[in-house]
Amino acid sequence: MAPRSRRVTSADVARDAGVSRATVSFVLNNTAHQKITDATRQRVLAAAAKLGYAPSPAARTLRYGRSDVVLGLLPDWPLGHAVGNLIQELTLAFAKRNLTFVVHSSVRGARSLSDIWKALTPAAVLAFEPFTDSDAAAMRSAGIEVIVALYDSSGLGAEASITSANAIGAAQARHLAASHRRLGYVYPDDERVAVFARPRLDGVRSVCAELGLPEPDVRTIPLTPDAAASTIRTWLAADPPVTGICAFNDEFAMTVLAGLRKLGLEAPRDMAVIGVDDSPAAALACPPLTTVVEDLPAVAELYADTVMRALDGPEASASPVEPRIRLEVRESA
Amino acid sequence: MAPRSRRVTSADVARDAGVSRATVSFVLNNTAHQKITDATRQRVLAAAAKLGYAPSPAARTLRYGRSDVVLGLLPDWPLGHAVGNLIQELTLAFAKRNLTFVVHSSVRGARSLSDIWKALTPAAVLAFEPFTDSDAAAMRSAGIEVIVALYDSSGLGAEASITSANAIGAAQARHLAASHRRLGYVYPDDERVAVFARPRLDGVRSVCAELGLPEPDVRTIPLTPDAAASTIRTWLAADPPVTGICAFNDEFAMTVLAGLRKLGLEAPRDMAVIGVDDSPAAALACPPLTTVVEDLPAVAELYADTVMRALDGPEASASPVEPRIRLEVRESA
DNA sequence: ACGTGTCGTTAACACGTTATAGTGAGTGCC
DNA sequence: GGCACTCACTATAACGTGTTAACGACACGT
Repeated sequence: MAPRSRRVTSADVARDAGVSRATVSFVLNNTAHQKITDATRQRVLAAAAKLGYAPSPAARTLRYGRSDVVLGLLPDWPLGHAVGNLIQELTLAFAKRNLTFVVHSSVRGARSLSDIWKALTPAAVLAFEPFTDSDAAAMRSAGIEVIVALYDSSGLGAEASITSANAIGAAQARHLAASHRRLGYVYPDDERVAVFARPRLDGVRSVCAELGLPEPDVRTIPLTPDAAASTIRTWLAADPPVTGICAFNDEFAMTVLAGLRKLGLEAPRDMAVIGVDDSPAAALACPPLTTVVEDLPAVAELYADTVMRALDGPEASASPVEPRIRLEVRESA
Repeated sequence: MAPRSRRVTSADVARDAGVSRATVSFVLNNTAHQKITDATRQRVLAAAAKLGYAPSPAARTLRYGRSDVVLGLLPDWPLGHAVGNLIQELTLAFAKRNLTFVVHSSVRGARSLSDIWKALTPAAVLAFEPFTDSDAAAMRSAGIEVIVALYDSSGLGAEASITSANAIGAAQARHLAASHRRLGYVYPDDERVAVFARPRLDGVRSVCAELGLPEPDVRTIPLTPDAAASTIRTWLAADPPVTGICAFNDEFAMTVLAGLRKLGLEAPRDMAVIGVDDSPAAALACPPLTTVVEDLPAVAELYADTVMRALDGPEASASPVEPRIRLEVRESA
């Protein structure tokens, strides 16, 4: 246990190598227009390695006025499998671009938003929900270059939003419409996920209109089999009966499956159900759940590119790439 | 769109308020032993608010030599519901202590470990897996004060490890032992989660020994119903048959349930299954899954306290608090 | 010998903050 | 008036980095 190990600075390396701090900096950063003798270069490199020198990111950030950190702001709703995967893909995508992606969960009751980015000096902030105007203004005046709100209806994230979220609902509806004349939608009972839920529902709606089907029957239910059962009864009693169900995600889809079992019914014979996310549990449900899954690596690349463009300069405009949607067809629909 | 908005510094505030930079600092930090006239204090506050001043965290960190950021290093295995919750609880726990908890997913192929903490100057690093000696040494020489490896078998995290992880397996075994004479264990097929799996299995083993039951029958299976089915056949054919199954987590437990369905068998009549995590899908499985769930807020508090103690000074020793384990009894066992 | 370059290196500054030492004005005391 | 002392504030030194301008040494051409 080192008592309170002092930091190794570039001055230490310089002293050890018998050169000045500037020379150390030139060597370690490979400054282009600076000639350094091979002998001293090796001496500096050896000293740095010996002492285990690592430049202070704080000093570096202070000097450059910008760090290479991209801060991802997670909303406070429960983080499932999908978000976990997206985080990993984003980390990978930003790493490819020499940026460090870091995530903060903005759970309610924790530090205020300003405290968070005040503690980090990120180069960019990436969020799932739109910022308030004052927050956005504050960030800009704090020198944070980019503010991208995913799934926001305005600003940089807009094009990304429309493509992916609507397409998910659309894919659900198209698959069900092949064999069902009336569709239902399970809307989440947590208003906080509306940023995702609304566009997905819109996708279902527009496909119904396009194919000449009646409006989808939208119900908001909690994650309990009993609630699902009573909703299912209503659906089947309608005229014409609602037999194809698009769920907001796999959890709500599995709730419908549980409701069906409770009523002694069976999917897809009595009612077809389709989810979103392809969570690990989806393949293990009974019956195995048909689900829609986004190409997360592609989505991550899209966001990373958007951030890079904004960092390099505001003049380059976005080139919206349609993220690919895949249908994992199992037995429930 | 501001072209490239310059940062607002304390010098700007000072100029606007007609005082020196030092005075601004005194006012904004409420320096105790410094008397400031109420008039000037208000003037400074007003100027800061007007200009939207936010101190530069980089400069602050450089000055203090330590930031208020705690970096959580996530392993590269798939992040499920449990990890998501733990992150939220940790964020909350650290926020209570005026620390900013931030997470980086160390996905394979991304930046190397050194690049990550080099980019952040965290006050402490919290990881699920033990560090290599060279990494640990490098961090210390970079001035990072605390390095806590959760679930590590040595060092600061040790006491936390034993308590929680072993207790989970023990709780599973105790519940099953009430009505089953021979237990089986579903070990994950992903070696990366061994840090969790091993202690849990140890908990099951020690309870079996304590109660005079034979050694648990450990099997490693992938997350496919077919694999589970063939393992189930072997278990039931054994003499005496293995009828109580502890699974590494809910997903593996649900795989066993799926295997049972495939064989036309039923839980808990033919075989009892118990999982870990109480993921949302557990309550929706058929039959609803009995599962062990940790008191995540308590665990988060424990870790936060450990970090705080290490930050305040290395002399204070740990006071291990046994995190509470709860059994969510449903129908599968 | 003397300007003219090039080469390798270094002194010095700036980034924005906090803390320590100090400064000038005012006040009380003898 | 001189001294001590508080008061409200300011000048300045770090923290560790990257970079610009300068500088000595040396070679070269005339």
